[in-house]
Amino acid sequence: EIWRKSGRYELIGDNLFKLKDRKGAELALGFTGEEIFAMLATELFSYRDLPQIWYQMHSKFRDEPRPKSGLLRVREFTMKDSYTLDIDRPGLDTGFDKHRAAYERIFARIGLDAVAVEASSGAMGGSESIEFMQRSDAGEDWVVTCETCDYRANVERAVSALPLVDDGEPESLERFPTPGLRTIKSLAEAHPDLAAAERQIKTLVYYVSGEPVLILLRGDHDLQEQKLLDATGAPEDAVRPGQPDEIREVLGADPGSLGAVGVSDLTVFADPALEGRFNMTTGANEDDWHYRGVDVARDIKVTTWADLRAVTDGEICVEDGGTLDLWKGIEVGHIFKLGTQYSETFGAYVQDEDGESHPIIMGSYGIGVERDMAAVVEANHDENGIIWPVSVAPYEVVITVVRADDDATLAAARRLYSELQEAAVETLLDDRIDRPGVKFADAELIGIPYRVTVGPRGVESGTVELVERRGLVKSEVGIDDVAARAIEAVQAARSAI
RNA sequence: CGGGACGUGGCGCAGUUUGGCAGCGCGCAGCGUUCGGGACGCUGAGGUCGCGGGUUCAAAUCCCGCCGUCCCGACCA
Repeated sequence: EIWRKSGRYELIGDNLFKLKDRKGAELALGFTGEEIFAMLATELFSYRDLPQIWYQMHSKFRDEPRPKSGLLRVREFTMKDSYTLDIDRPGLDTGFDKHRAAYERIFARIGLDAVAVEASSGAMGGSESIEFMQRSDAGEDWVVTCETCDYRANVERAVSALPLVDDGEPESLERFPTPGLRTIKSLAEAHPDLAAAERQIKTLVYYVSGEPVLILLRGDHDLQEQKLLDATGAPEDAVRPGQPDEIREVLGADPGSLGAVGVSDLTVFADPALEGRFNMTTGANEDDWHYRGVDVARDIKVTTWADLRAVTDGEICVEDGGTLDLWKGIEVGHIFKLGTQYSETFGAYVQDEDGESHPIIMGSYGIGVERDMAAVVEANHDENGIIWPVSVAPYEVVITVVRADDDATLAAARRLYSELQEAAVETLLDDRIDRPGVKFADAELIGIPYRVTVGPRGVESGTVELVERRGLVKSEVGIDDVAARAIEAVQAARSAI
């Protein structure tokens, strides 16, 4: 019921995890907590109660179409989510900035170098959002960053500058035959003088909430679907490309000969890269025919201008003219300025000092715990396995006993184990009776940050080996000093950031 | 939903094309040697070949149906 009330039952679509109980009542598992926290916030009545920051670590459920990549994308996960409640925009900004700073610190502490990027708010709604992205080939998002300034954005939102295209002299609109030329590339190759890709208009047919619309892009550009979603405000599963037979019905031609010249009965979205352009080429809505000399302003009836194109690697930064770098990242956190949409629908209002009622201004802030753990591993490993940062290591030190069947050696190892435990250093004692190579390899695979190797040879000479997992840096240490050395190293790492 | 692959001892796989004793590596058990970077020898245990039906003298193998898993696309913390 609450999901219907907020409108997200439809907006989220099939990703909302729905079930029916024995009475046939519809239930939905928690997707996120905006609705619930807005409901809880109805218990607040006075501006004196604000600001508030509420948080939880809790299971979230999403009926993902395709869970994959280990822990990166699953249908049940733990989210650290928090919500800010404020009386005014500056309060929201403060809470938002606090979260941004706190989250950046969290990511640094757990061994990530996540960068904050502008993002699309998607089904969360609200005015502004920032994603934290960890660079990784295992990632599922594309991000652009400027090499020379601090412009950073998800491709779902990223913009870039384009060099001007020389359209030559304006000419009149003219149909011309283009037999067999059904792709931008083939048309450009057949008519290099007038139909280079950047001088063509690409026409796509999409269905938005069941209605066909046209999408116009420059010939060498690709559609960024999230931008279309944002431009239309439609739920994500209400937007899809048209099927070939639908396209023929709508425009009278097959893909490859489509255009918007003379189309007046359809909504036409056009990308700003086409604004003011003339002397262009586009399909004539009859197979094997195109128009040339197209003047966008004169010949095409554009309903809505909207940034729709996907930015590509190496384009020009709109901020400082620098070069944009396109890379893959894991979304390790996402924070939103929600505004008042949830408080208004759920009735969370407070009175100000003049007795006037105002909807609470909300923000929401999420970190995916298991996904972040996976990202930490992606960012901290080598050919031998995981390298856990001390801050998140399941154990901080592993004592590898060489010859665990030797009494004196085992006794020395156990003494060391107790010493470390007493100093609150989480320690693993590997006293399995196995070959040393096996135990070294296991310790490295599971990534314990420090290893102390205790063996009969060393016990006799009064030394052990202390190995740092990162870089496998080894040092000989006196058996009486090693506990202090290890404790010092662990404590230094814990308080490093 | 669209496209593709796979299901055989605990794990990873071969065998399926062309039907004919169910195999290999790792792991496991016993004995011996070895022992500070993933040891070796000998002996041994362990399998309804995903499920159901069919064809055949004979099915892991061919046919039909079902179930499950994984991968590639649209989605998100």
